[in-house]
Formats: sequence, structure tokens, C-alpha cells
Amino acid sequence: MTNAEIAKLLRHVAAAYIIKDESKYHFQVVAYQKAADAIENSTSEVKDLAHENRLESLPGVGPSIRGYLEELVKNNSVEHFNKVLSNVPEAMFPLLDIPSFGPKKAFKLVNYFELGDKKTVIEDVKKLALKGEIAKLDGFGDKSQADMLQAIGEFELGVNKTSRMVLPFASEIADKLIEYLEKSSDVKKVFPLGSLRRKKETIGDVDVAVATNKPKEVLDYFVSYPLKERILEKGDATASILISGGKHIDLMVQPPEAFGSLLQHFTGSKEHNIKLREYALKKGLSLSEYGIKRKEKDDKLEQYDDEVKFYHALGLDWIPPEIRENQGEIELAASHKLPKLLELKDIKGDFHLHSSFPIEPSHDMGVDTMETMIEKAHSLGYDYLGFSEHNPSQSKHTAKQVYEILKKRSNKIEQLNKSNKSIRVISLLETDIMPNGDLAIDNSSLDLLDATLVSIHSVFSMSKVEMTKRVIKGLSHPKARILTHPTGRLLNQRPGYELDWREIFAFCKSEKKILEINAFPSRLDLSDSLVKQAIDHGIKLVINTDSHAVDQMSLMRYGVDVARRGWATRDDILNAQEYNTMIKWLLP
DNA sequence: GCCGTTTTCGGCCCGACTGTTTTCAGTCG
Repeated sequence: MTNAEIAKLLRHVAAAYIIKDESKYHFQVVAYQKAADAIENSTSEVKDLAHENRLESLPGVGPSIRGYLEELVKNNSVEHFNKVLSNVPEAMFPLLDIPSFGPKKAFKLVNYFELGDKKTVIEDVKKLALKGEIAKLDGFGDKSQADMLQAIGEFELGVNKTSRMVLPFASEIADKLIEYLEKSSDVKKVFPLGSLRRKKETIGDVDVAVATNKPKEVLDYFVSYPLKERILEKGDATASILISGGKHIDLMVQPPEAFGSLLQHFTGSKEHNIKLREYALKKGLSLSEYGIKRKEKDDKLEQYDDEVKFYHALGLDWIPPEIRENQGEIELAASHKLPKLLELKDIKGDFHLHSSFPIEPSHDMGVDTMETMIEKAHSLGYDYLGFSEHNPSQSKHTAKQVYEILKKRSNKIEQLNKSNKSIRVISLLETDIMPNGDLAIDNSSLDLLDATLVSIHSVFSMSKVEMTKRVIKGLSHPKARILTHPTGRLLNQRPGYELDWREIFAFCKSEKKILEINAFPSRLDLSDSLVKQAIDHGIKLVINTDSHAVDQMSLMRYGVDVARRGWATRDDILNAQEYNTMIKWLLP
């Protein structure tokens, strides 16, 4: 079972408890929903966590739910869940996938109209609504019946199922909207928040906050955004619109004097905010987007125009948005022990660059010359770079021909280093790891290089055990120093292959091998959570752009975002080091 | 059912918005 399926199952259990007796089971409901959230957000599979005995590392998973999850992984079913679920009609569950349908509404409909078939229940509800039957029910009316049809219609079109956007795509949507909002003189400040501010690799909804003294005017202006398809809701402090492609944009407004608390609230994550409010509550403080209420002062509201002051008022250091995920950051902020996260300006080089040098590669070539890329590196303030074109194709060349091509390239790089003193050029390559674990070129050719990056570009469909063996064998070659795009995933396109990370981490640690964070926006692997695990294992990382064109060298910031979300400091990152330190790590 | 800088027992985040209602229930983030 996938994490998404498991999370859904837990939500169904929570829904069943709500129907059974909401007040009696209120805290079980909350607990199951919290656990479902954690599993949905986890980038480790529950299956793997269970095998590694790490299920309780998920916040919200305690002894009971851990036990049930272990049972689920082992038997594919859980006795306790089945018992709870057997008390409610199963036909209500498909309705819960439709936005605006919750357990109460779904149960009421299924129960009253005696809908028994979970395969047809959505169609059945639609027919009843079209006949006007639902509006007659207690607690329903014409408007809610019409809304229901709208929701079902959009659900069937897949409007709400659209995949999450990669970060640059969401940024573009936000930038356009912000440009529009800034044209209004009532808008004092405007910021993209939510997962966009936390720099998550993919973004669901676009969240934007505005500081204004005229909330009504700003909200009116917002909902008349030209790219709007439909207004989802609009109140005194928030509004939501739908734009084409089924993307939601949420806007929140506050006066400038409360903007700090609004930033904090709307940046999230939900898990961070819940934990933060629980933490504050123990100190007699109640937090909201409006500010802080102190029990000892009769719940008088204190406003904060600035987010730093808001955190300080709780006795906490300001927490960078990228790590607000309830991973222990609140405790560390309280003891003033938060790590100093890596910054873009710390980056001094890039080791994954595909130039247009005619290397006759096995995969795609770069489009810009080495000289152009060096010039760009200079303008980015780098001290060094490494060229790492794909190895010459094996099928089209003899070993001797491969050697000759690489010999020419070595000479070229030697020349570049002589003529260009400001940027040091390292001679690298991106060499394929073949299915049997051998590298794609022979030792005499590899000896021409300072070192090589290695990666998987073919035969992805191997078992986890086989793939782990393959990667470790490839990485074992003394010239192999960096494993590039270590999971092979393409966001929204393919999931990547599976590796036994505990084995990979142990190997990299003992053999001093380096893992790449690939900054290309559709890759971004290692993922944030694997970065954190790698760092906990004491492994060094490198952030590379994998540029095939000179403009792509500016994508470095997306890799830095991932590193920050994985709690990386400057000390963890190879290409954030001075040349002399870097070269000792890279070529030990 | 989870969790610990007041606790291994006794608490449990905080609010917005909509529709159907005359003060609230349900859903969402």
C-alpha cells in the first residue's frame, strides 16, 4: 500500500468514529487525522519505516497506531480498523474524496436515501440532486444542492485532482498575481506564503498575504483578478479564487500592525502551527493570525507587525520557513540551537555542467561552450566548476575511440585552466552505471579524469535490492566520487527507482562518497527528507544544477532550497567550501 | 490516541466561511 492509500484508510477510520459518536471519540478522530497528515507528508514509505522500526518518528504516530500500521504492512489489513469501519455504510467513503463532502454529509445522504453501492454512489447522489430530492432534506437547501452538483461535476472532470505544481510554475502564478495586486494603492505589502514560502518542491495552492487598511477593497480587487475563473469564497479577511487549470489562489488580509502574525499563520506548515500553538498554550499564550492573547492579561490581544518579534514573544528564535515542518525545530528554537542554514551566497561552484564539447555522448549534450559556461560561473561569483558531460556512447565507439575523445577534452580543459586563472576547472564526467554495476567506460579512459560523477540512466525497473547493489558497485570505483540525481525521479512524471537508503548512507559514510542534490526543478533529488537523513548520517552533499545551457546555471537556488529544507548548513555542502577544503573532499 | 521546559495523567490549535439557521453545523486550512 502506498502512503496515500494508508493515509486515506486512517481518514476513513476517523470518519467512522465521527459517525459512531463524535463527542466520545473526538480525540481519537483528531489523532487518526494527525497520523494521516504525517503519513501523507512523509517522504519515506510507511512500509520502509515499518521494516526499519522507525514508525514512531512520524509525529502523531504513537504505540497504538504504530502497531496497527505494522499489522497493515504485514497482513494488508487491520482487525481493529475493520471493526470500526464495519459500523458505517461503506458507500459513504467515495463521497469523502469530493471537496465539501465530509463524513456527516456523506453519511446523511447514504443513510437517508439508502445508497448501498460504493461504485455508483457518486452518480446516485448526482441523480438525486438533479431531481431536487436533496434540497428537501433537513439541513439542506437549494443552494447546497446546487453546490453539490458543482463539486461533483468538477470532481468528475478531475479539476481538484490536478497534480501539484513544481515550484517555479507556482512562483510564476504568484508573481503575476502580485504584480496585479501591487497596482492597487490599498495594498501596502504583499507576500507569497504557504508552501511557496517554505520552498516545498511541489505546491498545491498558491497562498498570498496582503497588509492593508482597507481589507474590503483589497478583497474586492482580488476577486476581480482577470485570470479568475470562479470565486470559491469571499469573507471579511480571506478569499479564494479558481484560475484556469484548476489552481486555487487563497488571499488573506490584515492591517499592517498585525502583518507579522499573519505571515506566521499563513506560512504554516499546518503541523508546525499546531505544535507552535500547543507550545504557546503551555505558557498561557493563545496564538492566531491576529496576534497573541495572554491569559495573565485577560486575553488581551497583542499585535505584531513583524514575524521575528512574534517568535521572540514566545521565547523562540525566528525559525526559517523552510524548516517549519514540526521536525523538532520549535524545541531547538527554544534552546537557541537552530542550525545556521546554508545560503545561496555560500555556493562557490557547480560540478554538473554539460557543455557543447563534441563528446558524442550516450545522452543529451549541452548547447553552450565551455568558455561561455566559465564566464557565467564568473558572473555568479564562483571560484571553481567541473564539466561533466555524459560519457561518449559505448555502442557507437570502441574503447580506443572513447579514450581519444576524452583525451582531446582533457587537453581542452588543461588549456582553459592555463588561460583562465579566476575560475578553476575540474575535469569530471557523468558516467552511466550499467545494469551490472560496471561503469560505462574503461579504466584507461577514467584515468584521464580528475574524478567522475556516476548515475543511472537506463533499466530503472530493478528491484530495490538489485538497484542498491548496482549503485554501490558503480560508486565503488575509486574514480567515482558523486552519485548524481540519486533517485532518478522526475516530479509529476515518474517516481524514480527504489534504493535501500540505510545501505547507501552507510556505504557513502565509510567510503567518503558524495551525494548530489540536483537543482533542476523537475528533479530536486535527493529530496528534502533524504537530505536530512543523509546529514544525520554525517554524509557530505553537493548541489549541482545539471545545466545543459548556460541560463540553467541560475537554477542553483532551487537546490539550495532543498538543502535548507533538509537542514543543511554550509559545513555539509561540498561546493560551499573554499577551494582547498573542497578539493580534499572531492579528490581524497 | 498522542504526548511531556508546569504533566506518564490529563490535557488536547484557532479561526474563516457558507448555508441553513435565528445561534449553529459542517468543512476547510
